[in-house]
Amino acid sequence: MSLTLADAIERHILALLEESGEAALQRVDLARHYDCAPSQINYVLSTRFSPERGFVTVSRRGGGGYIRIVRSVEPELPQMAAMLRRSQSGIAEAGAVAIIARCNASGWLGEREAQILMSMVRRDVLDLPLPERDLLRARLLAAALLAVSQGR
Amino acid sequence: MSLTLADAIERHILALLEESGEAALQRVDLARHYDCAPSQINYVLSTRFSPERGFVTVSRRGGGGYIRIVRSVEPELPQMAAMLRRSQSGIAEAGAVAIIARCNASGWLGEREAQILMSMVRRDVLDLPLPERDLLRARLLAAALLAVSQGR
DNA sequence: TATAATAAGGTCAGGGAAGGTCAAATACCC
DNA sequence: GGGTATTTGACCTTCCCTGACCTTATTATA
Repeated sequence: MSLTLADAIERHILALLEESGEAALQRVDLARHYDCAPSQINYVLSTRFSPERGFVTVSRRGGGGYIRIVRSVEPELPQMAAMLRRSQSGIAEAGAVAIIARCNASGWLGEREAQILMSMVRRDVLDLPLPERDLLRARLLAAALLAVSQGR
Repeated sequence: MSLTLADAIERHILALLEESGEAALQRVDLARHYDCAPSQINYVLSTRFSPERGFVTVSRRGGGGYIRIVRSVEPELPQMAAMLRRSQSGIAEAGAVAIIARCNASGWLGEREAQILMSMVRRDVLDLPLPERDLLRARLLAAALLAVSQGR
């Protein structure tokens, strides 16, 4: 309902990715197809196909330019957990959300699991003064990722 | 008999829910229809369609924004979450483990989800002095259960 | 071989379109 | 009269979309 232009373009690109594992496109063509400004394509790419969401995009300008989008390689869970545990300054909420989303995108975490974790690392849930809060968040996330990686 | 505006809007939304199992609306439209301030809709949502009352609402801002209301699949979970949040003394590790196990047994939490939560509420992960540790554990568990109840 | 023209894609600020929050005012009910 | 419930309005945050301007690559031309 009330599909926005951005949503439509997102689906378009996702469909291309399903088909062949990669989406190759010309920015102007896609923009013309949806009758919008070319920069709209960039908006969709940066909001929906960011590295945090598990995508990598490469492009070239000039004559014969193009944009290519592929899914990025899965992160290694135990390594991420180890990194989090070593981190001296912990991790901010935005960073945690990015990691969780990333793990979800690559199949390590289910939709529900990701949803649960996101709700738990929130600022207002942890509710501690700042050096400790980020540290705690890192410990929590590390524990969760470790549990996931061992649970199979 | 005094049917307040809030009551009327509540019935309106309930009727939508009866019809199709979900109420999807635009806040401004509904407000215009009842000739009231848009924030009145939020008032109705927070007083009559809260998680404790067994409803889940999701919304999006910006162009193409919307509000969607559905009945919660597990009305018990928000109750437990509310209980935990109200608890003045928090919850000990053993208590949390018991709750998680029970949720797992009743099918509200999957095996993996239970494992993850257990690993997160551990004493050595939370690592805080004692009044705060139990309080934090309660907040974490409450957040998790609420997230589950809003599962998608 | 420089240089100019052309053909891409990139960036960023800004306007508009939603919904969210909160405190103050008002109305209702003992 | 006091307490609770309702209602509003001012202000905020998020999301979408565009247009002006910039950078880079290729191609044509002097």
